[in-house]
Amino acid sequence: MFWSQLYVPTLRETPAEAEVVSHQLLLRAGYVRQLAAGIYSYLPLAQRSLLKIQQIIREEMDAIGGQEMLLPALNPAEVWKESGRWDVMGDNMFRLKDRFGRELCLGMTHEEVMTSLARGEVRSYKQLPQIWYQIQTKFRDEPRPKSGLLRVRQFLMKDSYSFDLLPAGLDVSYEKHRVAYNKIFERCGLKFIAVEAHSGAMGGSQSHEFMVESNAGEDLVVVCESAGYGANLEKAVSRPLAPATADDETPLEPEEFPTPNQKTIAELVAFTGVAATGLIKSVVYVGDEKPYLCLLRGDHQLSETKFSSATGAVEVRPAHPAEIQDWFGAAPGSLGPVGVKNMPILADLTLEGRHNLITGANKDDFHLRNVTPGEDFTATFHDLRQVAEGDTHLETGAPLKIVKTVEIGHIFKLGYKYSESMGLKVSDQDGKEVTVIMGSYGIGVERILCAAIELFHDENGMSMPASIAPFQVVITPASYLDPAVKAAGEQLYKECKALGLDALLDDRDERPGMKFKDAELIGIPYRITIGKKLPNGIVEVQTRRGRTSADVAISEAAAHVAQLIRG
RNA sequence: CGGGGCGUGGCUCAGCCUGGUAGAGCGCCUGGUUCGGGUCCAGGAGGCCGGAGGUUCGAAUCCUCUCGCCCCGACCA
Repeated sequence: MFWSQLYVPTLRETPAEAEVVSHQLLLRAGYVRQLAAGIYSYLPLAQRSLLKIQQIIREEMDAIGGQEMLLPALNPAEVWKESGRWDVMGDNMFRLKDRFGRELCLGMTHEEVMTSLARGEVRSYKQLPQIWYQIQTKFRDEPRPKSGLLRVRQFLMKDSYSFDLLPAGLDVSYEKHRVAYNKIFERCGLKFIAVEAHSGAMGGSQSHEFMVESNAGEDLVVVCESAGYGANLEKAVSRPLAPATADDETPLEPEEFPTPNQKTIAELVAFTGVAATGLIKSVVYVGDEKPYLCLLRGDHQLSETKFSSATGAVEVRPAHPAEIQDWFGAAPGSLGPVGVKNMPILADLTLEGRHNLITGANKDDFHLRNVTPGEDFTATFHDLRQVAEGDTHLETGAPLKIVKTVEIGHIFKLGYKYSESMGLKVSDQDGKEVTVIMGSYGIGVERILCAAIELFHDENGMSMPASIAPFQVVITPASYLDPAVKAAGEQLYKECKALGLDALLDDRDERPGMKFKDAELIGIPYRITIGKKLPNGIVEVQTRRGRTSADVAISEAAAHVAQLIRG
């Protein structure tokens, strides 16, 4: 490709609306333009990069026996009603009606359509297992699109679905995907981690997320490198910090004391002089419209996900202040478990075996001291708390890190959720009908591009991995007016193409400085500069990442770059 | 949906408070100049100031409504 024939509208200044680096650079480097909130047009550079990402995904999916299909993005309501997700998806689903008033939606994922397809086709266990996939546009009416291409309303997803006769088969399909995903993200040049995840509204038993560490990310992940542990914060477990001071274990009766206007844990710590670890935090949550009192150590936070698992509740929310007043006769800030009879009390495991703690008295502006779980109130103990900074690995005690990440892939063991509700069955060896077991597996295509930019950039622009850069090498004749330099550039371009390199020749009549700036901004991993040393048969090969360069004989230059790309 | 910010040429922004002929830099076009890190000089094109309504002799500027975008929160298979 000749640069003069490529539409690359680079911007000298960063557009005002862009906050995160990948968004700023995608705009500045002329990769994308915004049409509306969370809706983007992909210009030639982005499209080239995205096609390369998709090709890598295809190759690795095909390698595990995946079969590419393309399902409709426009879906009838019926299949979504069958699975129950027509209602579950709520406002996140784009809905429309056809001219006859029939309800339709734009697909936000394709479990329903895939299951519907499979139940019409697959009859026998002999046809299993199957792995079906597509790379397709998904639509989600995000409440708040943000961060450029990281959270959008229309995006490309590789989604695949496995169909197996038996759970052991699902394990195999899941493992195949896990391996394939590792290969895909490695080939895309990313640094990533695979972590245990919560399955959320997808349903199912086991799931892993593939995450790239980035400040632009929205997901918090707990990792322990030495123990090889990684989990989404909502799912992670840890060994907590020990209480700041040992409990006084003498048997004492609860004792009320005034705490005027002391509502938060921080205020109580300052007021009483007792460390947060000596307090019981009381949080009232509503699960499926039933109230629960949740108790945590003062320095801990409730994990809604764990609350949901402990209670089995699907719909979870904090109680409203008015409800709390009703149930406790006191306002939040003075709540506690002693004497509570009208709802289940769930206590975090860290409170088991503790003595003489401080908690609310269920009377405004009063707290109780000398409250001992198991003696002064009874509760069931569960893991309810979110992992906190400073916690250590549950088994090894090694330090844990909490990092911000971008999710680029997610794999789920769905189990029978969709096959059951939608009636996907096959005959087994004995001629009996058996419900098929499924998995589903997604990759956010644009997020790979964003993650690569977030991971690899400097003050001069992007520094794309060679495998997914829009071009692998740019040939930059310092002056296109010098006939010898021009001829050498065109010759070198041909040599690069002959070696199979995806090359770009900067044939523009621009000053060298401008060409260098542009090439670095758009992130081409290698640049061959033809200039001053051409009379000696020498050109310069620059590596974008780190901006190191080497003089190379012009006859060797193409091969040299090919060598660098192969690693 | 709650809170905050911003809409003025393609981009970055000034002008608004205190109403009176719409500005700068970059980019774009023409000519010249220069040619290894976003050259320099001269000339030029391009904006009904997001939209609607109101106040006023007169509105980018004041008032009301509305639309859009960004950020924080809620939310997030």
